[in-house]
Amino acid sequence: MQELLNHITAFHPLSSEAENALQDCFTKITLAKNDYLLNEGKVCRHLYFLEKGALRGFYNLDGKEITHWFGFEKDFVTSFHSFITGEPAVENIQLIEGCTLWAISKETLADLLNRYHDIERLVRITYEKYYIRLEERYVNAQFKSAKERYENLLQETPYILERVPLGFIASYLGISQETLSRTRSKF
Amino acid sequence: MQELLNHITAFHPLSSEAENALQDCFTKITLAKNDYLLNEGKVCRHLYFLEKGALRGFYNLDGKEITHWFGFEKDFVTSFHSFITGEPAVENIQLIEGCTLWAISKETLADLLNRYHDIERLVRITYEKYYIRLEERYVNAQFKSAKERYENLLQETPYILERVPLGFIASYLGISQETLSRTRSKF
DNA sequence: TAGGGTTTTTGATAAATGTCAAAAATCAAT
DNA sequence: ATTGATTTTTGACATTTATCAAAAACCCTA
Repeated sequence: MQELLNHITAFHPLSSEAENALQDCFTKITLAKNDYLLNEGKVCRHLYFLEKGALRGFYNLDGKEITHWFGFEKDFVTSFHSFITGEPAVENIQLIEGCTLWAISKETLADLLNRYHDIERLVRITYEKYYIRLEERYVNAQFKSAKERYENLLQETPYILERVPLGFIASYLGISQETLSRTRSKF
Repeated sequence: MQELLNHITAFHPLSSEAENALQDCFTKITLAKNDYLLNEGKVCRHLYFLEKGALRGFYNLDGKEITHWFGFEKDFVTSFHSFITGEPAVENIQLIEGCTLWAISKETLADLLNRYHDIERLVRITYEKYYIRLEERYVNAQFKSAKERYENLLQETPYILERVPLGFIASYLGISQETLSRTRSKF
């Protein structure tokens, strides 16, 4: 829990009341490798803070699993589309390693947001951060070659390569596993 | 201005004080086709609401202009990365049609956010909407073929095809103009 | 409506990436 | 260490998309 508070207050200070309220609202969850945090078709009613471990979001397309994001330490994770709209999730969230997570339900969060302008601000700022991070990934995906995307990954987030099977990374980069293997061998 | 207020209050009601304050903080701007709202290298200090017209965000890559987003009526536009971080913009924003815009500076917005929890919420919710919209575009960009991306555009946002030159659309879709032309002729 | 510029299309070819199948390497559990 | 399963690499070939050049179509504006 201290991890969560440290992480949060590092980029936006909270009043001590808000901080206390926040603490009371998160529930600790521990899950094992390969467990699912979310199955497609279900509505994702929680937001999670990932304290320790690694996981992935993926969906099924023509019988293949397409991993489109990873979560690591200090990430907030959820199926944002489902969480925000209340519609069934298109994606699955599955653990790549055993994880320690802190969960908060949408209702509980809404209540916190009502009570504390502080926390509303925190969430707004978090969305800003996540927005520009996604924007960067978007430009990467759309306008760079497979080789460039791999190089970028190597440069920006090399830890992904160390902790995640190649197959997941290939689909994360939007290329076939074979192409990734060949690209990689040229370094 | 009424457009802006209608748009905003349609997805989140505001107290009348907040609404009044908001009105006072936006400045009307009118620009002509081909004018620039932002040049790369400059810090983007404003957020704009696009009341009427169309524009595009693009950056230069190896002497080519890569259009990566469009703005139309009722969109909030800015160089989000620059606006949020305060760093110089990598992109340009140029008008595709003459536009009517409402501008608010980052400082003025910050002040509004401090004074009205309401408005902070509004912004938070707007980021949520924009986040999931971008997420959808991301999945499209990364995991679909040129043909599929074109079909998707045809389906979801056909008005783009009617108002924007083909060259801009091609780079928006991440494909060459020739491929777009060929894809299109097969319908 | 004629001319000049711009945008779009078409053709030929090259480069990048995908697909399928099999071999090689790695890993995990005995 | 050995076996069996999983993951990664390699090879041959097909497909998609890019690139370059030129022709055709489409505006503007006088």
